Amino acid sequence: MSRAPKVKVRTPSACATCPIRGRALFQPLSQGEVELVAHFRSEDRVVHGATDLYRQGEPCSELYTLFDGWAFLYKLLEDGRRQILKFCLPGDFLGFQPDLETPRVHSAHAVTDVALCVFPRPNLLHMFGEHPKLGISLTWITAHDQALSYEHLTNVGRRSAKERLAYLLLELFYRAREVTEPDSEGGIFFPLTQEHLADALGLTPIHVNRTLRELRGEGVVELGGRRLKVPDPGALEEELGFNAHLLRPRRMI
Amino acid sequence: MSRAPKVKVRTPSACATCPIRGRALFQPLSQGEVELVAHFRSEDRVVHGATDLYRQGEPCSELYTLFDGWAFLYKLLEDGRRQILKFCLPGDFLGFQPDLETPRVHSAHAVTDVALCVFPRPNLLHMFGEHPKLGISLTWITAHDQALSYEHLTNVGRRSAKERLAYLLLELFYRAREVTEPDSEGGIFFPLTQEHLADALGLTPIHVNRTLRELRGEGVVELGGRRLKVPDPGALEEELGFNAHLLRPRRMI
DNA sequence: CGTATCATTGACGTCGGTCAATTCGTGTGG
DNA sequence: CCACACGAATTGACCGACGTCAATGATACG
Repeated sequence: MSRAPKVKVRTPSACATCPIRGRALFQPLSQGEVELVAHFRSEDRVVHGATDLYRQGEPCSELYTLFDGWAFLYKLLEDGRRQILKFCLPGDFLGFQPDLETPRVHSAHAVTDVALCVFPRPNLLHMFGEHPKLGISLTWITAHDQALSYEHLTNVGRRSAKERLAYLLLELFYRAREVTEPDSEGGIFFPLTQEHLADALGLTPIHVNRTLRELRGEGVVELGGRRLKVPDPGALEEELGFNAHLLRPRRMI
Repeated sequence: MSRAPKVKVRTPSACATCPIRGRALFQPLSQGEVELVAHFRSEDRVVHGATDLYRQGEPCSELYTLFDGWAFLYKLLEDGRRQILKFCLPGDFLGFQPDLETPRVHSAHAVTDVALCVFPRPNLLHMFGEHPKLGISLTWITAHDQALSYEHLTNVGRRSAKERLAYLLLELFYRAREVTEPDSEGGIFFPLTQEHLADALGLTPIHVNRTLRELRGEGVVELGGRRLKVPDPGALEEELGFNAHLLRPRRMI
C-alpha cells in the first residue's frame, strides 16, 4: 500500500508567501519578480523517499527548487561505485547544468519524502530572457554550489577520514539549522545513513562507522536515531579550519 | 636577473582579433559586444611562472581571462597540505566567486609564464548591468566549471590511483589539444610536475610516480620532458567511462 | 661545474578496505 | 502482544593500496 508522504504542503502558486523564499534561489527579488517566478513555475510535486528525482543520461526537461525534505546529487560509475556530489536541503535549486540540450550529467535522489517546485526548462529560458536579474541569481547560486564543491574536493582529496567526516557533519549541521527547526536540545533531524556519508566522503560504510565511534567517544558529535548534534560547533570549526562564510548566502553585488 | 617571460603577446584592446576568443568566455558574442568587453578590460598582464596570481584571503579586486600559459586554482590547509582544484588553460576565466565582497576563497598559481586579460571588478559589474548576455556567458562558464569539479570529486572519491591519474591525463590531453598546437607526433606541451598531479588527485608524488610507471608500461600514456601524449585516447575514454561532452563548450541556450 | 629541482627506486608502515558475523531497531503480520 | 523480517549499525580479523622515509639519478640553469 502506498503511504501518505510526510512533507510540508502549501497552496500552489503561493510563492509570495513561500516559507522558504528567504533562503531560496530568488531571495533578493522584488514583489513583481516573485510574481514572474510564480508564473513560470508549473506545479508543486511530491516525491517519495528512496527514489530518484532524475537520472544521468535522461533529457534535462525540468529544474527544481527543493521545498521540503532531504535529497542528494550523485554520479554512478559503470561498476556501481557511487559518489555523492552534494546534499540538498530545503531552499536548494537542483537540476541546472551548462548545456541544457544535453543529457543529464548526474542523478538526483530523494532521501526522505520530498516536495519540489517544478520549473519546465523552456519556461526557465523565457524567464531569464525577460528578467536578467534572475539570471544573476542563477549565476550566484551556481558559483555558490561550485565553491561548496571545491570545498568537498579538498575535503576528500586532502583530509583524513576523521577530518572528512567531522567536516561534513559540521557543514550539514550548520546548513540544516538554517532551514529547519532544531529540537529542544539543539539537535537536528538527520536522515542520512552511514552509507550515504561514505559515498560522499570516498570511504566505505564500515570505516565511517569506526570513525564515527571515535568522534562520538571524543564528544565531538552526537549522531543516532536520525538526529545529529554538534555540541561545540565553534571549537570544531576552529580545529578543522572550517570556513563558515561559504555557507552563508550573501548578495553577489 | 629577471628573464624575459615566454608568452604570446598582442596589442592591447585587440579583443576583436584575439586568437583565443573562439574558446574564451565571451565566445558567442557579437561584434558590438566584443567591443564592450574590450572597453571594460583594463590591461594585459604578464606574470612569471611559479608565482601566485592571487591568494586566498585577499580581496577580490580583479578577474582574469587566461590568454597564454598554464595555471591552477588551489586551496591550502593550515598545515600545508594542498589541493589543486582546477588546471587552467588558455581561454579559461579565473577569479570569479559567489560573493565578490568577501576575501578570496582559494588561490591561483601560474605554472608557466602566463599572459592575462585583466577585468577590474567594478567594471565587471557594470558590464553585466549593461549587457545581460554577458551574464549568461558567465553563468554558463560557472556551470561548466562546476560540472568539471563534480567530475574531479568523483575521480578522487571513487577511483583507484591508476584510474585517477589516467583520467586526469586524458582530460588535460584533450583540453590542451583544443587550445594549443600538438607537436608532430600528436603530443602536447605539458609543464606539470608529478607533485602537481599528486596534489590534484589526492595522492603523494611518490605514488604518482609508481602509478605513472605502470601506465607507461602498458603503453597508455607517454609522459616526460614536459610533453604528454595519449596514443589511443578513444580506447582510454572507453575504458574509464570518460565523458568528453563535459569538455566541449556548447551554447547554453 | 655547482646547485637546485624533479624523477626514480626500495624498504617498510599504516590507514582504510574487505569479508563475515552479530546486534539493533523499526515496522509488519500473525 | 509477540514473532518475524529487513535494513542499518556494529564489531573483529585480516589484507592491500597508498603513504613515509631515505637515498640515488637525471636535467637544467646560472
